[in-house]
Amino acid sequence: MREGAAPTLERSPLYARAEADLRARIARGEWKPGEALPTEPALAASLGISQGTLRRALAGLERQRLIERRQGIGTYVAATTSERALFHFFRAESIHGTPAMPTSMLHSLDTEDAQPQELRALKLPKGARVHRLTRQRFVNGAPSILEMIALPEALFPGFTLPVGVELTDELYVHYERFHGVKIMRVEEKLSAVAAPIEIARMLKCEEKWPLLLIERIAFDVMDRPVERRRSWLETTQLRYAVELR
Amino acid sequence: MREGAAPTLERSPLYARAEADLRARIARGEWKPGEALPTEPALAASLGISQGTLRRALAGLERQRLIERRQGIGTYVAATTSERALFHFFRAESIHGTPAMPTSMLHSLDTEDAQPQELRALKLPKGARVHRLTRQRFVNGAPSILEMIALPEALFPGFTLPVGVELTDELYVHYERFHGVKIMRVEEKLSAVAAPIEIARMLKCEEKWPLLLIERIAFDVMDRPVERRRSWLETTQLRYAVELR
DNA sequence: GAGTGGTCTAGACCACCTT
DNA sequence: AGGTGGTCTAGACCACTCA
Repeated sequence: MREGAAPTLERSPLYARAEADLRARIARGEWKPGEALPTEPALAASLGISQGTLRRALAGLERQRLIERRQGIGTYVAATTSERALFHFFRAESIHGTPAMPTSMLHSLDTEDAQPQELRALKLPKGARVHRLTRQRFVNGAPSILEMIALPEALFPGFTLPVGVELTDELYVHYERFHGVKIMRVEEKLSAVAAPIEIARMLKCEEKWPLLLIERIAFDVMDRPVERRRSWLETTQLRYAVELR
Repeated sequence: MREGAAPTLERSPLYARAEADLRARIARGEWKPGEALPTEPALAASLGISQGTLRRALAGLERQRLIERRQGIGTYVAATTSERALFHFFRAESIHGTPAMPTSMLHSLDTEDAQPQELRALKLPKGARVHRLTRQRFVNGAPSILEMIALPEALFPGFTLPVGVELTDELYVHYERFHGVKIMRVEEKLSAVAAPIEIARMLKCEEKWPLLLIERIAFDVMDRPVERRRSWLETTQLRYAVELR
Protein backbone atom coordinates (compact mmCIF):
# COMPACT_ATOMS: atom_id res chain seq x y z
CA MET A 1 0.00 0.00 0.00
CA ARG A 2 0.95 3.68 -0.26
CA GLU A 3 3.41 4.81 2.35
CA GLY A 4 4.69 8.16 3.48
CA ALA A 5 1.36 9.76 4.29
CA ALA A 6 1.68 8.85 7.96
CA PRO A 7 5.21 7.82 8.86
CA THR A 8 4.35 7.57 12.57
CA LEU A 9 1.71 4.98 11.75
CA GLU A 10 4.14 2.50 10.26
CA ARG A 11 3.60 -0.02 13.03
CA SER A 12 -0.16 0.46 13.33
CA PRO A 13 -2.65 -2.00 11.84
CA LEU A 14 -3.09 -2.17 8.10
CA TYR A 15 -6.66 -0.93 8.20
CA ALA A 16 -5.60 2.12 10.23
CA ARG A 17 -2.85 2.96 7.77
CA ALA A 18 -5.25 2.51 4.86
CA GLU A 19 -7.76 4.77 6.59
CA ALA A 20 -5.15 7.47 7.26
CA ASP A 21 -3.91 7.20 3.70
CA LEU A 22 -7.38 7.59 2.21
CA ARG A 23 -8.20 10.44 4.57
CA ALA A 24 -5.07 12.32 3.50
CA ARG A 25 -5.80 11.74 -0.17
CA ILE A 26 -9.35 13.03 0.23
CA ALA A 27 -8.09 16.03 2.21
CA ARG A 28 -5.64 16.81 -0.55
CA GLY A 29 -8.47 16.76 -3.08
CA GLU A 30 -7.65 13.56 -4.97
CA TRP A 31 -11.41 12.96 -4.88
CA LYS A 32 -13.58 16.03 -4.39
CA PRO A 33 -16.84 16.26 -2.40
CA GLY A 34 -19.58 14.54 -4.36
CA GLU A 35 -17.15 12.45 -6.42
CA ALA A 36 -16.98 8.67 -6.30
CA LEU A 37 -14.04 6.66 -5.01
CA PRO A 38 -12.98 3.56 -6.94
CA THR A 39 -14.89 0.36 -6.25
CA GLU A 40 -13.88 -1.86 -3.36
CA PRO A 41 -12.03 -4.46 -5.45
CA ALA A 42 -10.16 -1.75 -7.37
CA LEU A 43 -9.21 0.23 -4.27
CA ALA A 44 -8.19 -2.87 -2.36
CA ALA A 45 -5.98 -4.00 -5.23
CA SER A 46 -4.37 -0.58 -5.61
CA LEU A 47 -3.64 -0.49 -1.88
CA GLY A 48 -2.41 -4.06 -1.89
CA ILE A 49 -4.81 -5.13 0.88
CA SER A 50 -7.77 -7.45 1.03
CA GLN A 51 -11.28 -6.20 0.45
CA GLY A 52 -12.17 -6.97 4.05
CA THR A 53 -9.38 -4.81 5.41
CA LEU A 54 -10.33 -2.00 3.04
CA ARG A 55 -13.94 -2.24 4.21
CA ARG A 56 -12.79 -1.69 7.76
CA ALA A 57 -10.90 1.45 6.72
CA LEU A 58 -13.89 2.74 4.75
CA ALA A 59 -16.19 2.05 7.69
CA GLY A 60 -14.04 4.37 9.78
CA LEU A 61 -14.25 7.16 7.22
CA GLU A 62 -17.99 6.64 6.90
CA ARG A 63 -18.54 6.83 10.65
CA GLN A 64 -16.67 10.13 10.57
CA ARG A 65 -19.04 11.26 7.80
CA LEU A 66 -16.14 11.88 5.46
CA ILE A 67 -17.57 9.47 2.88
CA GLU A 68 -21.02 8.09 2.09
CA ARG A 69 -21.59 4.56 0.86
CA ARG A 70 -24.69 3.25 -0.86
CA GLN A 71 -25.36 -0.32 -1.81
CA GLY A 72 -25.60 -0.74 -5.55
CA ILE A 73 -24.25 2.80 -6.13
CA GLY A 74 -20.77 3.33 -4.78
CA THR A 75 -18.65 5.26 -2.31
CA TYR A 76 -18.69 9.06 -2.45
CA VAL A 77 -16.84 11.85 -0.69
CA ALA A 78 -19.46 13.49 1.52
CA ALA A 79 -20.37 17.09 0.75
CA THR A 80 -21.05 19.42 3.67
CA THR A 81 -24.75 20.18 3.62
CA SER A 82 -26.40 23.26 5.09
CA GLU A 83 -28.40 20.84 7.26
CA ARG A 84 -25.24 19.53 8.85
CA ALA A 85 -23.82 23.02 9.28
CA LEU A 86 -27.06 24.29 10.81
CA PHE A 87 -28.41 21.41 12.84
CA HIS A 88 -25.25 19.66 13.85
CA PHE A 89 -22.54 22.27 14.30
CA PHE A 90 -24.74 25.12 15.45
CA ARG A 91 -28.11 23.97 16.74
CA ALA A 92 -30.22 26.91 17.76
CA GLU A 93 -33.74 26.11 18.95
CA SER A 94 -36.76 28.07 19.97
CA ILE A 95 -37.57 27.96 23.66
CA HIS A 96 -40.11 25.24 22.85
CA GLY A 97 -37.54 22.96 21.26
CA THR A 98 -38.36 23.52 17.59
CA PRO A 99 -35.27 24.10 15.45
CA ALA A 100 -34.61 27.72 14.55
CA MET A 101 -33.67 28.66 10.99
CA PRO A 102 -31.56 31.78 11.27
CA THR A 103 -30.94 34.01 8.27
CA SER A 104 -27.66 35.87 8.19
CA MET A 105 -25.94 38.95 6.86
CA LEU A 106 -22.31 39.98 6.73
CA HIS A 107 -21.56 43.30 8.39
CA SER A 108 -17.93 43.63 7.54
CA LEU A 109 -15.11 41.71 5.90
CA ASP A 110 -11.48 42.78 6.29
CA THR A 111 -8.06 41.25 6.00
CA GLU A 112 -5.70 42.24 8.79
CA ASP A 113 -2.74 41.08 10.84
CA ALA A 114 -3.81 38.36 13.24
CA GLN A 115 -4.02 39.21 16.92
CA PRO A 116 -2.03 37.17 19.46
CA GLN A 117 -5.08 35.15 20.59
CA GLU A 118 -5.86 34.35 16.96
CA LEU A 119 -2.30 33.21 16.29
CA ARG A 120 -2.52 30.93 19.28
CA ALA A 121 -6.00 29.57 18.58
CA LEU A 122 -5.28 28.92 14.89
CA LYS A 123 -1.66 27.81 15.42
CA LEU A 124 -0.42 30.43 12.95
CA PRO A 125 3.15 31.73 12.58
CA LYS A 126 3.97 35.23 13.75
CA GLY A 127 2.95 37.89 11.26
CA ALA A 128 0.22 35.79 9.64
CA ARG A 129 -2.84 37.57 8.32
CA VAL A 130 -6.49 36.66 8.77
CA HIS A 131 -9.79 37.52 7.16
CA ARG A 132 -12.05 38.96 9.80
CA LEU A 133 -15.82 38.70 9.38
CA THR A 134 -18.61 40.25 11.41
CA ARG A 135 -21.94 38.55 10.90
CA GLN A 136 -25.39 39.14 12.26
CA ARG A 137 -27.95 36.34 12.38
CA PHE A 138 -31.68 36.81 12.63
CA VAL A 139 -34.24 34.43 14.11
CA ASN A 140 -37.84 35.22 13.16
CA GLY A 141 -36.64 38.59 11.97
CA ALA A 142 -35.04 39.51 15.31
CA PRO A 143 -31.27 40.14 15.41
CA SER A 144 -30.38 37.39 17.91
CA ILE A 145 -26.80 36.41 17.18
CA LEU A 146 -23.64 38.40 16.53
CA GLU A 147 -20.50 36.65 15.33
CA MET A 148 -16.87 37.62 14.86
CA ILE A 149 -14.95 35.16 12.74
CA ALA A 150 -11.26 34.89 11.89
CA LEU A 151 -9.94 32.76 9.00
CA PRO A 152 -6.26 32.26 8.10
CA GLU A 153 -5.57 34.07 4.83
CA ALA A 154 -3.22 31.29 3.79
CA LEU A 155 -6.03 28.72 3.83
CA PHE A 156 -8.68 31.03 2.37
CA PRO A 157 -6.88 33.04 -0.34
CA GLY A 158 -9.08 35.67 -1.95
CA PHE A 159 -11.94 34.97 0.44
CA THR A 160 -14.96 37.01 -0.55
CA LEU A 161 -18.64 37.25 0.33
CA PRO A 162 -21.15 40.07 -0.24
CA VAL A 163 -21.56 42.50 2.65
CA GLY A 164 -24.94 43.86 3.69
CA VAL A 165 -27.15 41.34 1.91
CA GLU A 166 -28.68 38.09 3.12
CA LEU A 167 -26.29 35.17 2.70
CA THR A 168 -27.62 32.19 0.77
CA ASP A 169 -25.04 29.59 1.76
CA GLU A 170 -24.04 28.41 5.19
CA LEU A 171 -20.45 29.48 5.84
CA TYR A 172 -19.18 25.90 6.21
CA VAL A 173 -20.70 25.00 2.86
CA HIS A 174 -18.95 28.02 1.36
CA TYR A 175 -15.60 27.08 2.94
CA GLU A 176 -15.79 23.64 1.38
CA ARG A 177 -17.04 24.63 -2.03
CA PHE A 178 -14.71 27.55 -2.66
CA HIS A 179 -11.66 26.77 -0.55
CA GLY A 180 -11.68 23.00 -0.15
CA VAL A 181 -11.81 23.36 3.63
CA LYS A 182 -14.12 20.80 5.22
CA ILE A 183 -15.09 21.30 8.88
CA MET A 184 -15.12 18.00 10.76
CA ARG A 185 -15.40 19.00 14.40
CA VAL A 186 -15.54 22.06 16.65
CA GLU A 187 -14.44 22.81 20.19
CA GLU A 188 -16.43 25.37 22.12
CA LYS A 189 -16.13 27.19 25.41
CA LEU A 190 -19.30 28.73 26.74
CA SER A 191 -19.95 31.47 29.21
CA ALA A 192 -22.52 34.09 30.13
CA VAL A 193 -21.54 37.72 29.77
CA ALA A 194 -23.10 41.13 30.25
CA ALA A 195 -23.66 42.68 26.83
CA PRO A 196 -20.99 45.28 25.96
CA ILE A 197 -22.51 48.46 24.59
CA GLU A 198 -21.44 47.90 20.93
CA ILE A 199 -22.85 44.40 20.86
CA ALA A 200 -26.01 45.36 22.73
CA ARG A 201 -26.64 47.99 20.07
CA MET A 202 -26.43 45.46 17.23
CA LEU A 203 -28.60 42.92 19.04
CA LYS A 204 -31.08 45.65 19.96
CA CYS A 205 -30.97 44.78 23.65
CA GLU A 206 -30.02 46.75 26.75
CA GLU A 207 -26.41 47.19 27.76
CA LYS A 208 -25.37 44.53 30.32
CA TRP A 209 -28.19 42.24 29.25
CA PRO A 210 -27.07 38.59 29.75
CA LEU A 211 -25.73 37.02 26.54
CA LEU A 212 -24.49 33.52 25.82
CA LEU A 213 -20.93 33.74 24.52
CA ILE A 214 -19.64 30.79 22.46
CA GLU A 215 -15.93 30.76 21.71
CA ARG A 216 -15.37 28.20 18.99
CA ILE A 217 -12.43 26.71 17.17
CA ALA A 218 -13.28 24.62 14.10
CA PHE A 219 -11.04 21.84 12.77
CA ASP A 220 -10.67 20.41 9.26
CA VAL A 221 -10.24 16.87 7.94
CA MET A 222 -6.64 16.67 9.09
CA ASP A 223 -7.65 18.13 12.46
CA ARG A 224 -5.97 21.47 11.90
CA PRO A 225 -7.64 24.55 13.45
CA VAL A 226 -9.04 26.59 10.57
CA GLU A 227 -11.61 28.95 12.02
CA ARG A 228 -11.93 30.97 15.22
CA ARG A 229 -15.37 32.27 15.99
CA ARG A 230 -16.98 34.16 18.83
CA SER A 231 -20.77 34.17 18.91
CA TRP A 232 -22.96 36.25 21.20
CA LEU A 233 -26.52 34.91 21.52
CA GLU A 234 -29.47 36.78 22.90
CA THR A 235 -31.29 33.84 24.51
CA THR A 236 -34.66 35.29 25.46
CA GLN A 237 -36.26 33.42 22.57
CA LEU A 238 -33.41 31.01 21.79
CA ARG A 239 -31.68 27.97 23.21
CA TYR A 240 -28.34 26.57 22.11
CA ALA A 241 -28.68 22.77 21.96
CA VAL A 242 -25.86 20.30 22.49
CA GLU A 243 -25.53 16.54 22.86
CA LEU A 244 -22.75 14.74 24.70
CA ARG A 245 -22.22 11.00 24.38
CA MET B 1 -29.37 -16.63 18.99
CA ARG B 2 -31.63 -15.21 21.68
CA GLU B 3 -34.78 -13.60 20.35
CA GLY B 4 -37.48 -11.46 21.87
CA ALA B 5 -35.30 -8.69 23.20
CA ALA B 6 -35.93 -6.55 20.14
CA PRO B 7 -38.86 -7.82 18.09
CA THR B 8 -38.68 -4.87 15.73
CA LEU B 9 -35.14 -5.84 14.80
CA GLU B 10 -36.08 -9.24 13.43
CA ARG B 11 -35.12 -8.31 9.89
CA SER B 12 -32.00 -6.36 10.80
CA PRO B 13 -28.49 -7.81 10.38
CA LEU B 14 -27.33 -10.55 12.73
CA TYR B 15 -24.62 -8.39 14.28
CA ALA B 16 -27.14 -5.64 15.04
CA ARG B 17 -29.49 -8.10 16.73
CA ALA B 18 -26.61 -9.58 18.70
CA GLU B 19 -25.55 -6.09 19.76
CA ALA B 20 -29.08 -5.14 20.85
CA ASP B 21 -29.43 -8.43 22.70
CA LEU B 22 -26.18 -7.99 24.58
CA ARG B 23 -26.99 -4.36 25.37
CA ALA B 24 -30.34 -5.37 26.85
CA ARG B 25 -28.77 -8.15 28.90
CA ILE B 26 -26.15 -5.78 30.29
CA ALA B 27 -28.82 -3.17 31.01
CA ARG B 28 -30.83 -5.77 32.90
CA GLY B 29 -27.78 -6.60 35.02
CA GLU B 30 -26.91 -10.04 33.67
CA TRP B 31 -23.31 -8.84 33.88
CA LYS B 32 -22.65 -5.97 36.26
CA PRO B 33 -20.16 -3.10 35.80
CA GLY B 34 -16.64 -4.47 36.28
CA GLU B 35 -17.64 -8.05 35.58
CA ALA B 36 -16.34 -10.07 32.65
CA LEU B 37 -18.46 -11.30 29.76
CA PRO B 38 -17.83 -14.84 28.48
CA THR B 39 -14.99 -15.28 26.01
CA GLU B 40 -15.58 -14.73 22.32
CA PRO B 41 -15.83 -18.43 21.36
CA ALA B 42 -18.20 -19.12 24.26
CA LEU B 43 -20.43 -16.10 23.59
CA ALA B 44 -20.48 -16.75 19.85
CA ALA B 45 -21.50 -20.36 20.42
CA SER B 46 -24.20 -19.43 22.92
CA LEU B 47 -25.62 -16.87 20.47
CA GLY B 48 -25.32 -19.28 17.57
CA ILE B 49 -23.28 -16.87 15.47
CA SER B 50 -19.72 -16.84 14.20
CA GLN B 51 -16.93 -15.24 16.16
CA GLY B 52 -16.52 -12.60 13.45
CA THR B 53 -20.14 -11.52 13.67
CA LEU B 54 -19.92 -11.41 17.46
CA ARG B 55 -16.80 -9.26 17.21
CA ARG B 56 -18.73 -6.75 15.15
CA ALA B 57 -21.45 -6.58 17.80
CA LEU B 58 -18.90 -6.19 20.59
CA ALA B 59 -17.10 -3.47 18.63
CA GLY B 60 -20.33 -1.48 18.62
CA LEU B 61 -20.74 -1.82 22.38
CA GLU B 62 -17.11 -0.88 22.89
CA ARG B 63 -17.39 2.23 20.74
CA GLN B 64 -20.35 3.23 22.90
CA ARG B 65 -18.13 2.67 25.95
CA LEU B 66 -20.55 0.14 27.38
CA ILE B 67 -17.84 -2.54 27.50
CA GLU B 68 -14.05 -2.53 27.62
CA ARG B 69 -11.94 -5.14 25.88
CA ARG B 70 -8.31 -5.91 26.58
CA GLN B 71 -6.13 -8.29 24.68
CA GLY B 72 -5.06 -11.19 26.81
CA ILE B 73 -7.53 -10.25 29.56
CA GLY B 74 -11.13 -10.33 28.45
CA THR B 75 -14.26 -8.27 27.88
CA TYR B 76 -15.68 -6.30 30.80
CA VAL B 77 -18.76 -4.20 31.41
CA ALA B 78 -17.43 -0.65 31.71
CA ALA B 79 -17.84 1.06 35.06
CA THR B 80 -18.65 4.77 35.06
CA THR B 81 -15.58 6.56 36.34
CA SER B 82 -15.53 9.94 38.00
CA GLU B 83 -13.19 11.02 35.18
CA ARG B 84 -15.85 10.30 32.60
CA ALA B 85 -18.56 11.98 34.68
CA LEU B 86 -16.39 15.04 35.25
CA PHE B 87 -14.44 15.50 32.06
CA HIS B 88 -16.81 14.12 29.51
CA PHE B 89 -20.35 14.84 30.68
CA PHE B 90 -19.65 18.08 32.49
CA ARG B 91 -16.43 19.70 31.43
CA ALA B 92 -15.78 22.86 33.40
CA GLU B 93 -12.52 24.64 32.69
CA SER B 94 -10.71 27.63 34.08
CA ILE B 95 -10.61 30.64 31.79
CA HIS B 96 -7.12 29.51 30.74
CA GLY B 97 -8.27 26.12 29.57
CA THR B 98 -7.08 23.98 32.46
CA PRO B 99 -9.70 21.51 33.69
CA ALA B 100 -11.53 22.54 36.85
CA MET B 101 -12.07 20.02 39.65
CA PRO B 102 -15.24 21.11 41.40
CA THR B 103 -16.10 19.82 44.87
CA SER B 104 -19.76 19.54 45.70
CA MET B 105 -22.24 19.55 48.53
CA LEU B 106 -25.91 18.64 48.74
CA HIS B 107 -28.16 21.40 50.03
CA SER B 108 -31.42 19.55 50.15
CA LEU B 109 -32.94 16.22 49.21
CA ASP B 110 -36.71 15.71 49.10
CA THR B 111 -39.17 13.36 47.49
CA GLU B 112 -42.20 15.08 46.01
CA ASP B 113 -44.82 14.88 43.29
CA ALA B 114 -43.26 15.60 39.92
CA GLN B 115 -44.06 18.91 38.25
CA PRO B 116 -45.56 18.95 34.75
CA GLN B 117 -42.23 19.86 33.09
CA GLU B 118 -40.56 17.01 34.93
CA LEU B 119 -43.23 14.53 33.85
CA ARG B 120 -42.68 15.62 30.27
CA ALA B 121 -38.89 15.69 30.37
CA LEU B 122 -38.63 12.29 32.08
CA LYS B 123 -41.56 10.71 30.22
CA LEU B 124 -43.24 9.80 33.52
CA PRO B 125 -46.89 8.86 34.05
CA LYS B 126 -49.20 11.33 35.79
CA GLY B 127 -48.82 11.30 39.54
CA ALA B 128 -45.25 9.99 39.52
CA ARG B 129 -42.92 11.13 42.26
CA VAL B 130 -39.35 12.37 41.99
CA HIS B 131 -36.40 12.86 44.27
CA ARG B 132 -35.38 16.51 44.09
CA LEU B 133 -31.79 17.47 44.86
CA THR B 134 -30.22 20.87 45.26
CA ARG B 135 -26.47 20.84 44.93
CA GLN B 136 -23.81 23.49 45.15
CA ARG B 137 -20.45 23.04 43.46
CA PHE B 138 -17.29 24.89 44.32
CA VAL B 139 -14.34 25.69 42.09
CA ASN B 140 -11.20 26.76 43.94
CA GLY B 141 -13.36 27.25 47.01
CA ALA B 142 -15.77 29.65 45.30
CA PRO B 143 -19.45 28.64 44.99
CA SER B 144 -19.65 28.66 41.19
CA ILE B 145 -22.39 26.24 40.25
CA LEU B 146 -25.89 25.63 41.56
CA GLU B 147 -27.86 22.60 40.43
CA MET B 148 -31.42 21.39 40.78
CA ILE B 149 -31.85 17.74 39.92
CA ALA B 150 -34.93 15.56 39.56
CA LEU B 151 -34.79 11.73 39.57
CA PRO B 152 -37.76 9.39 39.08
CA GLU B 153 -38.48 7.66 42.38
CA ALA B 154 -39.36 4.48 40.52
CA LEU B 155 -35.83 4.19 39.10
CA PHE B 156 -34.05 5.36 42.25
CA PRO B 157 -35.95 3.72 45.14
CA GLY B 158 -34.67 4.79 48.54
CA PHE B 159 -32.25 7.30 47.04
CA THR B 160 -30.10 8.80 49.75
CA LEU B 161 -27.03 10.97 50.08
CA PRO B 162 -25.71 13.01 53.00
CA VAL B 163 -26.80 16.66 53.06
CA GLY B 164 -24.44 19.46 54.04
CA VAL B 165 -21.15 17.61 53.69
CA GLU B 166 -18.74 17.34 50.79
CA LEU B 167 -19.73 14.54 48.41
CA THR B 168 -17.04 11.99 47.66
CA ASP B 169 -18.58 10.33 44.59
CA GLU B 170 -19.65 11.89 41.37
CA LEU B 171 -23.42 11.59 41.07
CA TYR B 172 -23.29 9.46 37.93
CA VAL B 173 -20.96 7.03 39.67
CA HIS B 174 -23.41 6.89 42.56
CA TYR B 175 -26.38 6.28 40.22
CA GLU B 176 -24.61 3.32 38.68
CA ARG B 177 -23.22 1.78 41.83
CA PHE B 178 -26.34 2.00 43.99
CA HIS B 179 -29.18 1.99 41.48
CA GLY B 180 -27.78 0.27 38.41
CA VAL B 181 -28.50 3.34 36.29
CA LYS B 182 -25.73 4.03 33.79
CA ILE B 183 -25.71 7.41 32.02
CA MET B 184 -24.78 7.04 28.36
CA ARG B 185 -25.57 10.42 26.85
CA VAL B 186 -27.04 13.80 27.73
CA GLU B 187 -28.98 16.47 25.83
CA GLU B 188 -28.50 20.05 26.89
CA LYS B 189 -30.08 23.41 26.13
CA LEU B 190 -28.03 26.43 27.03
CA SER B 191 -28.95 30.02 27.65
CA ALA B 192 -27.77 33.10 29.50
CA VAL B 193 -29.98 34.42 32.28
CA ALA B 194 -29.95 37.21 34.83
CA ALA B 195 -29.39 35.71 38.26
CA PRO B 196 -32.64 35.43 40.26
CA ILE B 197 -32.24 36.68 43.81
CA GLU B 198 -32.32 33.24 45.50
CA ILE B 199 -29.68 31.84 43.18
CA ALA B 200 -27.53 34.96 43.32
CA ARG B 201 -27.47 34.61 47.08
CA MET B 202 -26.19 31.06 46.94
CA LEU B 203 -23.59 31.84 44.30
CA LYS B 204 -22.55 34.96 46.21
CA CYS B 205 -22.98 37.20 43.20
CA GLU B 206 -25.16 40.24 42.54
CA GLU B 207 -28.78 39.87 41.55
CA LYS B 208 -29.19 39.98 37.74
CA TRP B 209 -25.56 38.99 37.23
CA PRO B 210 -25.29 36.96 33.98
CA LEU B 211 -25.32 33.19 34.59
CA LEU B 212 -24.97 30.30 32.17
CA LEU B 213 -28.05 28.08 32.49
CA ILE B 214 -27.72 24.47 31.35
CA GLU B 215 -30.93 22.47 31.11
CA ARG B 216 -29.97 18.83 30.81
CA ILE B 217 -31.72 15.54 30.31
CA ALA B 218 -29.58 12.42 30.84
CA PHE B 219 -30.31 9.06 29.19
CA ASP B 220 -29.45 5.52 30.28
CA VAL B 221 -28.24 2.45 28.39
CA MET B 222 -31.64 1.82 26.83
CA ASP B 223 -31.90 5.53 25.97
CA ARG B 224 -34.59 6.29 28.52
CA PRO B 225 -34.55 9.75 30.14
CA VAL B 226 -33.53 9.22 33.77
CA GLU B 227 -32.37 12.59 35.10
CA ARG B 228 -33.44 16.19 34.64
CA ARG B 229 -30.94 18.78 35.77
CA ARG B 230 -30.73 22.54 35.68
CA SER B 231 -27.32 24.05 36.35
CA TRP B 232 -26.54 27.72 36.87
CA LEU B 233 -22.88 28.59 36.32
CA GLU B 234 -21.17 31.75 37.40
CA THR B 235 -18.70 32.07 34.51
CA THR B 236 -16.38 34.83 35.62
CA GLN B 237 -13.68 32.26 36.34
CA LEU B 238 -15.20 29.29 34.50
CA ARG B 239 -15.87 28.07 30.99
CA TYR B 240 -18.16 25.23 30.02
CA ALA B 241 -16.38 23.19 27.33
CA VAL B 242 -18.10 21.18 24.62
CA GLU B 243 -17.04 19.31 21.51
CA LEU B 244 -19.22 18.65 18.46
CA ARG B 245 -18.22 16.20 15.76
C1' DG C 1 2.17 -22.81 27.75
C1' DA C 2 -2.55 -21.86 27.59
C1' DG C 3 -5.95 -18.58 26.93
C1' DT C 4 -7.46 -14.02 25.71
C1' DG C 5 -8.64 -10.49 22.25
C1' DG C 6 -6.61 -8.21 17.61
C1' DT C 7 -5.55 -8.52 12.67
C1' DC C 8 -5.93 -10.15 8.11
C1' DT C 9 -7.50 -12.93 4.45
C1' DA C 10 -10.59 -15.43 1.14
C1' DG C 11 -14.81 -16.58 -0.39
C1' DA C 12 -19.86 -17.35 -0.49
C1' DC C 13 -24.04 -15.27 -0.67
C1' DC C 14 -27.42 -11.34 -0.38
C1' DA C 15 -29.71 -6.75 -1.47
C1' DC C 16 -29.81 -3.01 -4.24
C1' DC C 17 -29.22 -0.18 -8.48
C1' DT C 18 -28.47 0.69 -13.44
C1' DT C 19 -28.95 -0.55 -18.22
C1' DA D 1 -27.21 -9.21 -16.60
C1' DG D 2 -23.67 -7.18 -14.38
C1' DG D 3 -21.81 -4.32 -10.95
C1' DT D 4 -22.06 -2.13 -6.44
C1' DG D 5 -21.77 -2.38 -1.42
C1' DG D 6 -23.60 -5.42 2.87
C1' DT D 7 -23.48 -9.66 5.59
C1' DC D 8 -21.62 -13.78 7.39
C1' DT D 9 -18.42 -17.40 7.90
C1' DA D 10 -14.03 -20.00 8.73
C1' DG D 11 -9.51 -20.11 9.67
C1' DA D 12 -4.67 -18.62 10.13
C1' DC D 13 -1.67 -15.99 12.59
C1' DC D 14 -0.22 -12.27 15.95
C1' DA D 15 0.22 -9.79 20.56
C1' DC D 16 -0.63 -9.66 25.08
C1' DT D 17 -1.36 -11.53 29.95
C1' DC D 18 -1.09 -14.67 33.55
C1' DA D 19 0.11 -18.72 36.05
